[in-house]
Amino acid sequence: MSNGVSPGRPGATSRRAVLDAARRMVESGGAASVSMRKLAAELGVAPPSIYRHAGSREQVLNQLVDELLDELGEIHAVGDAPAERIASIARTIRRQVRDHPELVDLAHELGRGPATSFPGQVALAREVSAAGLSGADAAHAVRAVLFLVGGFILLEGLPPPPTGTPPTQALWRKVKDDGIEPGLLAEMRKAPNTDDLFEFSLSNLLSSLLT
Amino acid sequence: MSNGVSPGRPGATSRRAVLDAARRMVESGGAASVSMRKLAAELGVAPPSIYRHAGSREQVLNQLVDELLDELGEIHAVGDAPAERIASIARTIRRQVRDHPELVDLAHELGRGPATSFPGQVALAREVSAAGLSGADAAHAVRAVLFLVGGFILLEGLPPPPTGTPPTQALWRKVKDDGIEPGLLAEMRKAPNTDDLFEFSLSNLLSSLLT
DNA sequence: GCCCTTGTGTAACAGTGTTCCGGTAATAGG
DNA sequence: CCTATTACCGGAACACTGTTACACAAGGGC
Repeated sequence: MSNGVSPGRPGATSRRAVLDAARRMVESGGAASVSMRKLAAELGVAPPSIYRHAGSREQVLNQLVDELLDELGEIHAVGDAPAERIASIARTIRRQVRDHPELVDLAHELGRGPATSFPGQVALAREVSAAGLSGADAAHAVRAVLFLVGGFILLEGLPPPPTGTPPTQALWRKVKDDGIEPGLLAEMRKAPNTDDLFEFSLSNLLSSLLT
Repeated sequence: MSNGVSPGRPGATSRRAVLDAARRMVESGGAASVSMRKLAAELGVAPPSIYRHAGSREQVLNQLVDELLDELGEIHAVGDAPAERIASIARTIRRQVRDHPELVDLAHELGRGPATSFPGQVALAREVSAAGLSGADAAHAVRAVLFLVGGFILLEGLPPPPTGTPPTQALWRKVKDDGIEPGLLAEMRKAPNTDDLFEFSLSNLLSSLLT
């Protein structure tokens, strides 16, 4: 052929249709529920067609991650004080991935968890610079916040323990108050309010980082 | 039978042999590399025998986790000042799971990541009590430290990104210094020293928590 | 000696990701 | 208008996975 346009049949399947179907499956049943055969069945197509249009399973999921990351939106710091502006970015990162639980599933299965938060890293670096920090200290501050946020994301997003293994709070019920303050013990036996805990941890870390 | 001892053949397989073989496989190739057929082949036995002696794959791995947790050893705080004692526990938790990378693999695949750190939680609660904190504030402090340590463990233990996707530092190379301090930018382009970063994050968090 | 519990292996079922290969249909060139 | 190229598609197969039903062999208790 002279030009590069398609000579053959237009094609019933397309990369878009594959990604849309994969997205629906991920949103409903998690990343593990996406199988090539089920994906093909959803499209009314035989499995090999997917490979022609969107590549292997790993490639399909990676393209889906890229798409979801594009849709995540930009991160803008709000507030006046440096600490508040940094905290607002940390909250936005946490909220963004919290609103898209399928993303953390996907990113984890594909082994590209850290890179997911890259736009947040840049925004964080900007605000840390504006706060007056510089050099290695500033980098440590950026990463300390990132690791804290990452810990919350990964530990919060963890699926609940399978039926049979008790949750952590149940284990605390058997602990004797052997040097542990009773009020603390009572508190550890309840499920934590992760929103409050996040704000608490973040403000404590930041207040020390910025002095 | 009158007593509970085995009436049948002594049996070439045993629960111990299964767990030992599973342990070797996990240590060499990770949790995902443990398949019932390979496990059976390693023991010179047919797959169904494993089910009789050690149960399903999930049960085998859970028993292995229990065994590894028992061997982890107790956690003792060292140091004089409260902050130093708390920090020593955080370091011990991180070091323990760092010395056993197979454990984080296993615990994650089995969905019982948080419960893994339970002995550390208790030790942490004791030292936070000794530091004078009590009630909800103390619980927040314990959990803030736990989430930070958990973030380091999970983010550090993550397998390197698959060939093809660049690491996070490479992404920083394309960032313009748009409001980011040059020294910070240069630092973000290098791989972080996670040991230093852990100490930095921990001491900052603790100094604020204990005032 | 018989029975019965226990251990074992073979085969199978229902899945998974992936690839090979033959057939089909539509378009480009003559 | 006819042919050849070319992309597309689907059935079947390969090599795996966890799990289970079933038949067979071997030892201890009576």
